[in-house]
Amino acid sequence: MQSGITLLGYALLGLIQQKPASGYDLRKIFAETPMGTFSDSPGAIYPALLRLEQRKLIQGTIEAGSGLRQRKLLRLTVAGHAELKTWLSAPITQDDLSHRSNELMLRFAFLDHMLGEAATLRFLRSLEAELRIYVPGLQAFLKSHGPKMPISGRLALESGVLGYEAQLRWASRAVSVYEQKIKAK
Amino acid sequence: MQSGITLLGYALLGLIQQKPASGYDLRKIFAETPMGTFSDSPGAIYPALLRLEQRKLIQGTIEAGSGLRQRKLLRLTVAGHAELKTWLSAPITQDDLSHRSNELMLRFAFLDHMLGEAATLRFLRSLEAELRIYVPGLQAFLKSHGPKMPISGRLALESGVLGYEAQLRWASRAVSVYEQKIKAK
DNA sequence: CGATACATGTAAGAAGTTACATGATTGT
DNA sequence: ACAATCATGTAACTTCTTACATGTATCG
Repeated sequence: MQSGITLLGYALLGLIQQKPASGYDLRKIFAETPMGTFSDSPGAIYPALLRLEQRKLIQGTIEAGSGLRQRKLLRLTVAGHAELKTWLSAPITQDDLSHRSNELMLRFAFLDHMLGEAATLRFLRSLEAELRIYVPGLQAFLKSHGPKMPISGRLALESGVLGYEAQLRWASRAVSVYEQKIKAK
Repeated sequence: MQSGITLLGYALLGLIQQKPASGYDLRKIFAETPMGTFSDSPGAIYPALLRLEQRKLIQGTIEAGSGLRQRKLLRLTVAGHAELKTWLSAPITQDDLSHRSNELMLRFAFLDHMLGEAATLRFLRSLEAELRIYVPGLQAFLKSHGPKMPISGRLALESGVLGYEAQLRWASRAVSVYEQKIKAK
């Protein structure tokens, strides 16, 4: 993360971009949806929002609302938009696959709304291509190291491989969904 | 983690239990195997080992070896064994499934060697049972919220659901592998 | 009137990241 | 001689966790 923004930061940025929100709104999203394994604790979210505000990636305006307690509605700044776009546009690496697959899915979830269908399709094709390199590597590791591993270790590894295989099938299907969508126009 | 031991700590404990090892050995395991998404940085591992040693869960003996630089071989203490066993024996919760599935797989990988096949089978059956509750919940969420979600958000969620479905199929198969193993005796 | 949901934050401490420091041994 | 591998650690910084603090509005 050479930009100095954590994954939580990008998650917040992406959600705010989809729809301006308060810290409380964002907390609820993390608490109530099965997506993302982000913390819903105020001790993580409010400081993260403060950092984004200090970097001028988001800006809060206090809603003079319906008499409720003050509520700060957060919006992306121009710089925030740019930062999010840069993050979404980064090429997919093997290292992303092995260590940051949740980050990849988070990027995907925001891509369509932010950069459009063509960019999303490019992302999915690239993801599929990288998985087609990565998965056989895992399978080969399993084949060569498996026999000398204890059975439970081998099974645990197999579980991981099956997960990536499922992701590959998903990516292929998602590619065709987007191809259809684009062709339909 | 009310025991005050992090997941990295348990990973180290489990690996040391399988085979006494040095910090360097452990680093290499994290760096070279696709299992576990643990840091291979000395700045994470050595302090973690120090904490385990301070809690008297592991004990290091300097190997008067082949002339190489001093190498501290780490072994579990009796208390370390007990701690690992407690961790491995904890019941599986829905929260484990949604927020700590990597911890569950790590536990599984160590279970057989530490507690034997019968305990491993119990774990797998429990995992399968919890997944049979969890997966339909995810599917229901997808069905009810999916239609009002943007396509990419829905697909991202589907990817997660597919991953859990794959894990459920894996768990069922692993159960039968262990049933066979036990019956064969 | 009490519980719950709304709403935003802070403080202390634990743990991880990155980068640096140190030094021995082995192979070329 | 030099690079790579073995081997263990520390320091500064960032971030997250847990727990606390504070206060309003609504519902039964």
